[in-house]
Amino acid sequence: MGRLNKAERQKKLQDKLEENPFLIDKELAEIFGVSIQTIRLDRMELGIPEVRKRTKSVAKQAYSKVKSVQSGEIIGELVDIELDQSGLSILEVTEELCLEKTKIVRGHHIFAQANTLAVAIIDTDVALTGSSKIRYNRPVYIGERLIAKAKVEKAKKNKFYVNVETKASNDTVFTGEFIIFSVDDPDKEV
Amino acid sequence: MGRLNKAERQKKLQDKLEENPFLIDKELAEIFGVSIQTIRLDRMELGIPEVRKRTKSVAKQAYSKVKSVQSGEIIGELVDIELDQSGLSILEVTEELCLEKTKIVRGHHIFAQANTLAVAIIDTDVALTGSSKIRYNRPVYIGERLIAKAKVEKAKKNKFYVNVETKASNDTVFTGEFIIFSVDDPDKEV
DNA sequence: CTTATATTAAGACCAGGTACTAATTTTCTT
DNA sequence: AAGAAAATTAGTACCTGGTCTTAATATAAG
Repeated sequence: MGRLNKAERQKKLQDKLEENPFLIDKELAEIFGVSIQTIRLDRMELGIPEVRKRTKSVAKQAYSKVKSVQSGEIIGELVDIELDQSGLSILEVTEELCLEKTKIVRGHHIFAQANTLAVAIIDTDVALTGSSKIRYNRPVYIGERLIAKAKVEKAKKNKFYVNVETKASNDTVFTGEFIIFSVDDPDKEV
Repeated sequence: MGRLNKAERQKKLQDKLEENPFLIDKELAEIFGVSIQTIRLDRMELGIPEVRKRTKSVAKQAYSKVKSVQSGEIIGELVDIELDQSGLSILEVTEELCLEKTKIVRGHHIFAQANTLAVAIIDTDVALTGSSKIRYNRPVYIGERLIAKAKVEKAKKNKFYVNVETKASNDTVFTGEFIIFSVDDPDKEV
């Protein structure tokens, strides 16, 4: 890397650390062919913390993100549920849910919200989606808020017919008819 | 926390660190009412590294996990694609994809794999799912390998009819008919 | 040539450890 | 109860990857 001036170096330094936050000052110094002190001055001026703080912050952020994917936060917040009858779920559209370039939400996230909601309103330990018929009406963009409303239309024994309608900015963007089977937990004595 | 014996303490130490890997030895010592040295001996015996290494490993793992969620790895690995014709995607079922108690994969993950595959085989910058008809045949359990096969049935202008069949252990567990719209990137000059 | 800016150096200090030695306390066994 | 074994605590030297401060150079600009 040919010797750069301060402004260029600091710009590249930021890029470099964004791409790999685990680099220590010594490594950065070698990359840019300057002394450790210079790197430290650069970090100061740019307000970039030391490697251990960067690592910790990555860990904490990513940790909670992964947890949120697992716990289902990323597939909508259940704001209102009447078991075996109806439910409401809200999902804020953030970058993570989008195709990179387009700012358009990936279809399966809209589906996931609806599916999760449909399953959640069925009052049983395990609810399985049997089949569903779905339709997307228009793309949903980053920053919109997806509001999914679910209603149980019919219920036959352990078979529930749930309709979900998802709106964004007052438009219906998704509709789905889910058939859900309730399977009571065999471990649980009745 | 009443004074525990070594075995109990070490057990709880592991739990504690699993739940919060960012605790330093001093904090652990206070939690268990023992000296720092004891905590360090415990960590040694249990093969638990120091807080900075733990943090880094959490950061790296979670980092790649988050990236994989975003990049689509978690919704299946595309192993073979013939653009505008067919494709194959493999998804190993891990705990993250399951309902906690049951070891059954959540429906929307199976859908996500199929949806992603269907979109991927369409040769365009942006492909949007218009609608789909899907069916789940049996639950899928942790440890199984989901193999999704997609085939373009019809193609009319920017409208593609894609069928996806997903198998696990030789059973067809999911079928879906997707209608996908291709939308060429307006930024891209033709 | 002189001044301002940028870079490098040097030293004291810090957190959160490792690695090792040794003393002290508790528990078990005979 | 005495002695051995196991568990706990203490203390010291050293490590990494820094911070914070002071000071000496190098380079560029007026």
